[in-house]
Amino acid sequence: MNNRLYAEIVVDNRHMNTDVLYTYRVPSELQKTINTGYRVFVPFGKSGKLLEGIIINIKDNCGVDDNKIKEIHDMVDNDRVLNDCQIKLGLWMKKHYMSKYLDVFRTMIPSGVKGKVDYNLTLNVEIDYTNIVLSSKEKKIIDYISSNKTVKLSTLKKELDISNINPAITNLTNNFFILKQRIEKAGIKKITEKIISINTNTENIEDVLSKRAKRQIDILKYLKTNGKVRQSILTKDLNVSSQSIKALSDKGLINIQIMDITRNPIKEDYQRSEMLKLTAEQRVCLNEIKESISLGDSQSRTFLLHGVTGSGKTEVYLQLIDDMLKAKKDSIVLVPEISLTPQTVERFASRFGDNVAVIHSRLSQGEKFDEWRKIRDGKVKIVVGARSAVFSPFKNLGLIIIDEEHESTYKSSKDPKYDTIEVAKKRCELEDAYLLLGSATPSIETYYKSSINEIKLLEMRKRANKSLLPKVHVIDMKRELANGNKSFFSRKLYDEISENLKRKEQTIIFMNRRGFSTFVSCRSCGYVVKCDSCDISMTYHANKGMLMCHYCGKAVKAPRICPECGSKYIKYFGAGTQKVEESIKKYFKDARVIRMDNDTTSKKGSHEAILKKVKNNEIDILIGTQMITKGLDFPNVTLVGIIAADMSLNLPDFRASERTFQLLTQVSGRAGRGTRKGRVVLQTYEPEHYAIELSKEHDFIEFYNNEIIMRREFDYPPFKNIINIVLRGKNESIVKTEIEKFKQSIINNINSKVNRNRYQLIGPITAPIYRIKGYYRWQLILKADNIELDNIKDSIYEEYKKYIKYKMCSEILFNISINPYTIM
DNA sequence: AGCACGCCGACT
DNA sequence: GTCGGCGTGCTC
Repeated sequence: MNNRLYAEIVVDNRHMNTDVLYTYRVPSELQKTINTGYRVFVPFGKSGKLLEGIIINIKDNCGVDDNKIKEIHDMVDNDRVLNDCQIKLGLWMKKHYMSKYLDVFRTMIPSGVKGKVDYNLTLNVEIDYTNIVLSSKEKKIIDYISSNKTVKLSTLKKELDISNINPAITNLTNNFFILKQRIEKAGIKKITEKIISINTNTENIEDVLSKRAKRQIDILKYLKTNGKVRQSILTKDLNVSSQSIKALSDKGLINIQIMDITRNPIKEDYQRSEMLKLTAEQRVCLNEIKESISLGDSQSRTFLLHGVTGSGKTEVYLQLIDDMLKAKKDSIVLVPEISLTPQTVERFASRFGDNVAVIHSRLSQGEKFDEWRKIRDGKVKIVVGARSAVFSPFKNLGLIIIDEEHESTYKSSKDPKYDTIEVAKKRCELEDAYLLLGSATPSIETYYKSSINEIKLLEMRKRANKSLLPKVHVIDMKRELANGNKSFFSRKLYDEISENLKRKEQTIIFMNRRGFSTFVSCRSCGYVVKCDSCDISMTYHANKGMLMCHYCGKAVKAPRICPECGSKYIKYFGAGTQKVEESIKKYFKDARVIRMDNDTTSKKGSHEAILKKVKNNEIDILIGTQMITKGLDFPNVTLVGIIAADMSLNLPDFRASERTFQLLTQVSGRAGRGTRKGRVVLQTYEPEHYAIELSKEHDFIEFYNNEIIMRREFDYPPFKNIINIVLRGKNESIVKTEIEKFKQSIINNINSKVNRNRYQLIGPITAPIYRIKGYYRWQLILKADNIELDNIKDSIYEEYKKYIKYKMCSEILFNISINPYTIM
């Protein structure tokens, strides 16, 4: 008797109640081929409707009541979509980020690789419909089909909108009144092309063809000298039609092969670049990493390369990847989405050519699919990509590099809300690979880990081309106001811009828009209202005239006069890039000015076009937001002006200082990258704030030392984990009562597992962005150390599942995240 | 979520 | 009587 096989399957049904592995019997004809990571069609639910599923586990005992079990219907495709390591990683992610199986595995597979099962319905021509008795539902169905000839089952259901329609359809198909045929999945198509080759040894081509077949003779001659050719190239080169080719093929004089071709998003043929000579610092760092890797040191798998802007981190990456290639290992390079420009890709493609695949959100589905296949099938060894490229299905991974590791894009805001660094670390553990994080301004969490030797720290303090870091002038805008200057620009910045225009050097004006508007500050003394128990700026609620703390819920009345200096210039903040552009144009009439922000770059390619103009010196002054902070390397930019440097300092978020410091350091780094020394004019209302003062000195370490004290004091990461639970709904009183109930239920659950002083639960309080699209948002904030974190997460997830099950509540939506980048 | 089942009122 | 509306609970 042959053993029965069972498969545990994630079914494509994205609901909390179906977020379990379902067991199916493997039919005997599939037992040989089937494996984990394959997609299959399975009957699901009472109707036995076919759904897509992914096999997660295979076992030979069933473990479930055997007569409940159904059989796998069919395989979806011939290749695995997930390998074993990915499945392991996914299972870890599900637990770690409290997300659904389906969400986790779907993020690993390119979006084009999924589709719903559907059917074509037609009438049976052999039936005389006038003679049969039909129910009213059945009649409607028949009428609809007959007026449309063929109808997709899904469109029929949508168009007719008859409740409980399925029994009627089943009845009709069982009696062959209508015919049902499954549609092959209309997913991403592979592109194929015909490859033409010659199939005759004749010396004299003219002998085998009529003299009138001039085109055909041309083709054969061409093939004789060029060998195998793509049909598209052949028709273009010789200007012949496919008719001539067909004629030749009919005569048996040529062969036509169909070949799969893959789309290639790396359009340009880059000139090959050679390895650069390393500076002493680069060499030390590179060697240290290489040494750990060659020792197979599994204790220190993670490195932090902390190098100032322009210190040449990329060259270290390139040479490490080269080493990996020599060892026949694959490498993944992760870059923030906005830095994934053609210039970035070029740096890798010019060194490693065809070995590089690129993955980012602007690729078409087809391109993404093809890049993914290239990786899975081992056709490339290097991937350069945004966040999700961490899941690249390499089989022999050696190295993951995360550049600009402090960037917020590495935290996913969609389910699963994963942290790319954590996922990469886990993946390296599972696949015996190494992780390299790089940044000029590492995140506090990462740097802390290096201070306790969880991560190996490597430092580069000098710029690779020996240019100096720019000189930063901090301008106190309070004093400017006191001196009667009410404009955006300080005297100093105005003078420096004029100077730069005279010298024909370029200027970047950076407008810090992050954290616009909602905090209250005094323009006379710089005082910002903060919560005294959270050290977080309070948020202004215009409708109530109140200031609120979104960490603890405390509310105070908005002051009319500044409690610090008594001035009446206390109000909330606001300005925009257009305003800045207008006044620049007013003051500097002859300057060539361009603005780069969300408004001016929404069109595809406009981003590149603007940068090109700057590069070609067609622009004197570039005004921009966050967008211009990263990676721009223009040697003729010698001046950077920063308007409202402290705006992001006052976000209601414990990472506000960190973000501001990072931002200022990155922007300043744009100045003076060529031979001339750069200048930065940094305008602020809080010149004494440590994030401002220390960015002036380019002193990350001192900033860290300040910041880490605050983090410890107020129980923020890296000392405590934060779990943020946001409930939202259209009816605020329901949201309020439900979040209170939910709070009680998680407290009860947690306390049954964990000592109640091991965690801290704050709330319910309103979220900083209190209302989005008509949804009122309330939140709970839970702080816990690592020791009981897993237990606490389990409790929350259990209660969440229970809540969804029993409440049938479509009125309340949940959002749960672990250590989010921001709590808004 | 989807879907079927089952219990009720409305209507041929 | 039966058709269709909506509440309830399950899905390997």
